[in-house]
Amino acid sequence: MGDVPYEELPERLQRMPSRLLAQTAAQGQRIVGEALSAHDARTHHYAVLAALAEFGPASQSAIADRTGIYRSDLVATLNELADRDLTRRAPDPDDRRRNVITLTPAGRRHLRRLDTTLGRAQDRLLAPLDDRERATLTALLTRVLTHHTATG
Amino acid sequence: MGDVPYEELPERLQRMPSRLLAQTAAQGQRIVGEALSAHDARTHHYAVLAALAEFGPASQSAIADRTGIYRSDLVATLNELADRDLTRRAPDPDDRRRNVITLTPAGRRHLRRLDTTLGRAQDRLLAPLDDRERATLTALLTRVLTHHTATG
DNA sequence: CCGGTTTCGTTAGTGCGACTAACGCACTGG
DNA sequence: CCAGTGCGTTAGTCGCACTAACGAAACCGG
Repeated sequence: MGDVPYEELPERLQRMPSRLLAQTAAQGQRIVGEALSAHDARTHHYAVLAALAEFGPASQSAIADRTGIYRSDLVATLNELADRDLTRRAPDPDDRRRNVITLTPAGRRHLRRLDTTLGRAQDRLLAPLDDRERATLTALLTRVLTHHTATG
Repeated sequence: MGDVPYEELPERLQRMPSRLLAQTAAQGQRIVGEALSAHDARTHHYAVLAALAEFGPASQSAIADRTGIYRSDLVATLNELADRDLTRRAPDPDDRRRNVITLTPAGRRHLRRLDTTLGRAQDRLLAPLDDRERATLTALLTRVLTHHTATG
């Protein structure tokens, strides 16, 4: 990423919200990516584990809906998680089209580890903001996001 | 992207700032990308044109610094712009390692067109926020970003 | 109960932006 | 004059978002 004093950036680029978002998100992705790579994990892994922990065993399409991960991308993610015994994939007896994905104990432990490293990563990302500012930032982002995901 | 009511997303994912940023940025990228594609342009094209308009002719590495685009990616972008006569690339007589990139009149016109469509795109992206909220959002993002680009 | 439609998991492939490695050429400073 | 550094370029990786198409299973209406 550019490593030049930010003040030198052109005005209109500097102001443009989509660009601001993209670059800030990139920083976040970088910081989070580095944190997760220490555990050989990626954001999709965390998202799936978190969804399973919160909602219990689920089909792949349910996980896709809950995480925003595409069904097609989920296949590989689930393969990787299953290879490491963090989740298990079993056919659903009630609907043989479905797989039931469950979190293993190891998966639950892994999730806890990721939770703490991710917490620290968020902290590094938002370092310059105090708690109130962080709250308003997430609130504003949430509003923008819900607007676009609800009224697609 | 997920098209399920956002309320169903797991708590920790829903709150996580890096994720919020990533998803909101993705929405922005989608909206902006669609707007730009009407002009066969991408964000890099706009960034380069805007930087040239604001700072005047510059070397590729100067443009890279000012836009945050990697030197390596800039090559292709500049090829595409030059193919369409929006910019011109000439060797710098003072330093034969350098190219001097200049904006053509057509490039300037193109930039104006992109400016207006991008303005509209930003508006769609931030639709749910009023002017004050938009200002605080960009201010917060800018602070986070400067923090990470200054103290790389 | 049969036929059409929908759902589910899967494969394959695209697009885009961020980022690295390596190289050759040109400039700069000791 | 040689070492190191800066510049543009090529090539390639990685991660995420997203589309298309398909077989198998389930569901539904006539």
